[in-house]
Amino acid sequence: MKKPTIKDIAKRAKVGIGTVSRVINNSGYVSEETRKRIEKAIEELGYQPDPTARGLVSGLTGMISIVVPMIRTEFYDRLVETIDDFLAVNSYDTVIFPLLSEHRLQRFSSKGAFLYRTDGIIMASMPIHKLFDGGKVPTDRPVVLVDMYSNRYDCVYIDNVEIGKIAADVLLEHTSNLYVLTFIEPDSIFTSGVFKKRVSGFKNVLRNNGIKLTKKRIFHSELDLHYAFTQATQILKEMESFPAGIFATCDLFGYGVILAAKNLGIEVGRDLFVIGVDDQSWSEDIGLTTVRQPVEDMSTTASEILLNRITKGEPCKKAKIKFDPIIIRRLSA
Amino acid sequence: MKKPTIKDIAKRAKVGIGTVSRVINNSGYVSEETRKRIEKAIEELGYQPDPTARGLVSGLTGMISIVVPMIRTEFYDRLVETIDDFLAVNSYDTVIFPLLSEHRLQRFSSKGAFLYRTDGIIMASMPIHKLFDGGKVPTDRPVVLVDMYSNRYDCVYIDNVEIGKIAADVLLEHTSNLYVLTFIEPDSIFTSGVFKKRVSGFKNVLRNNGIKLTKKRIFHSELDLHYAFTQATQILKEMESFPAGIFATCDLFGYGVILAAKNLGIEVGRDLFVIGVDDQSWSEDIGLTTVRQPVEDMSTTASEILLNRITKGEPCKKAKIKFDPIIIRRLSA
DNA sequence: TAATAGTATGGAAACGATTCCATAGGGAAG
DNA sequence: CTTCCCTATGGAATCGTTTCCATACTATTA
Repeated sequence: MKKPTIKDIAKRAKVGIGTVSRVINNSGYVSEETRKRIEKAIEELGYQPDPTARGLVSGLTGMISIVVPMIRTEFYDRLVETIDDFLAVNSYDTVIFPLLSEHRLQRFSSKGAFLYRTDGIIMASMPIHKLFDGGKVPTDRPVVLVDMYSNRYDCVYIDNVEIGKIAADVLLEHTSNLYVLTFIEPDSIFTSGVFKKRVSGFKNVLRNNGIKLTKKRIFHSELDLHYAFTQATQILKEMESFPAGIFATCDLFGYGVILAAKNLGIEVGRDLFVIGVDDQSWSEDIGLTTVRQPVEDMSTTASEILLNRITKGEPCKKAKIKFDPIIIRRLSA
Repeated sequence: MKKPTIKDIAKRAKVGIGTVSRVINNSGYVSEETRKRIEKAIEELGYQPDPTARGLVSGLTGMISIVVPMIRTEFYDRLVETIDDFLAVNSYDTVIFPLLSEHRLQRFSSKGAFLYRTDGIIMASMPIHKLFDGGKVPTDRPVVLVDMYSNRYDCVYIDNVEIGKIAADVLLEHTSNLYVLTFIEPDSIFTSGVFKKRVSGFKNVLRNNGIKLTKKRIFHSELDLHYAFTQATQILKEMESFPAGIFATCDLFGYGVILAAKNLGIEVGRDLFVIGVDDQSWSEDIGLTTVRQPVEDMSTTASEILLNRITKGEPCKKAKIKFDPIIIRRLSA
């Protein structure tokens, strides 16, 4: 038995298809009596309008794409979940496109790509000027950027330089004997430069305070707790004096530092001050002071902007919304 | 200027729409000359067939859903990437549905849910008998299960009891002084029971060897390196004698054990033997012996089965394909 | 009473493809 | 020369909706 169509409903309720459509979409005039009869028929046959047919008429799909560089970090997990929840409330379905690896990029470069079949696109952390010809996403649909600045598109972002500045301010309250543990992003088209920016903001503040951060005080790690732990141990062993402070450019590194300190019997919060970035779910447990990015707020705002673009068209100029990072003070600094 | 349709192409190439359709789909008879003219028109107008309209006629979408409980673990990352790549080769687009949290489940329970709009569904690690009324996924589309057994659906799985057995066999080569570090899954509808099964397989082998694993030798941790490290330290401190072996029911816990051992100056591979489960990307670096699940093979097989169902209909009986876990020997055991 | 406005309904047209049937020319076979 | 098959093409019908126009009834107003 095939799925019932609007005609089946019309026949069963002894009305025209127009009337049924009016009931389904709650538009136009329908008498109470007729509405009841139609609703009953819909119920009985278990009718559900075919979204494909709807899409053909309206040109809309009721779907929105989220493009993220990867899916296995907490940052993107929170981002996706927030957007998904927000859009679900507005009866949109969310489709996630993780880039994952570079070879997948080609699928995003054609105008016909599946990604662009949706009513709108949210792109997170994507350096679009590097990824697309002429810095233009190949679609006419509205595009909103999260965690990335652009003067061409609506965007919602935070300034990573600012994050470094805040970290420096906090650590300077304790000591001017400072170190950095950061990550060197491999130079690919995905490179967003966030780590560099965080460090540069940090350096700026130090310079303004007459402190020079020598290269010897900047350490590097891979994005892996094991490496971070090893590198942190290295830093701690080379330290000339205490108290000291370490700016870990992400919480994972901060975790590594704390583990290494514990391992060497150095007391965090007295001899050693550490500050991370991100505020991961476990950061509180380990007492890590951190600079938090308001992911949820950014995500919600981006979703709102996108919905406006979709429903209201393109009247006003592109939004550029900057969010401020928030310092979360805990034991470590 | 609006998107060109098949009629625009027909007009420009001075042919009928039927001929254009034949060229696009490479079906039926078209003279070489006409084909060239049509292809030129398509090129010039940048025409691309509207998938919505196609879908209306064919009833197909060219999309396949993957449902995963979460997206931030390496296991699901690998699973999704493998399936996505495989299906892309077969010109299907993949749509990812992360369940993420329980409140989202309701979106999966209605037959009209977006998830079921696709040509087929792959569900990973979902205990469908608990999640859906009558243990039936509310759709008529083909469904294939990965990492979960079911007698109702095609499924591709591994036996987690087997994993525990293998771990026991390997550790027993070194010592019969054994411990377990595992996770207690919170009792929700998502509970898959994999950890329990792994431990039970482990216990079975010990019992057959006349060894009783007392409750005192089973430790629990949260799915977090920090907890694992703490718990592992606890185990190591309580140990009565060496050498000893620890079955960590996931690599993360194995990592915690190795870190704790290093921290206490216990030599892994001589005084302490550790075996994990999963073979994460970093497991090799830390020298962790582990039981690997053939995620990539399972994913590919599941995709193949699904494509067969979609194209060939439902003639044969449901596939039940069991994969074997593989022991990866490294330094730690 | 006639004109007007509001309410209620039916169904053709449109959306953009695929599929199928009708038609026609050309060459081979009888 | 006729018949038949193969190649080639055009376009109506179809998929399941929404939208819009035509129509009709009822109640209100002039």
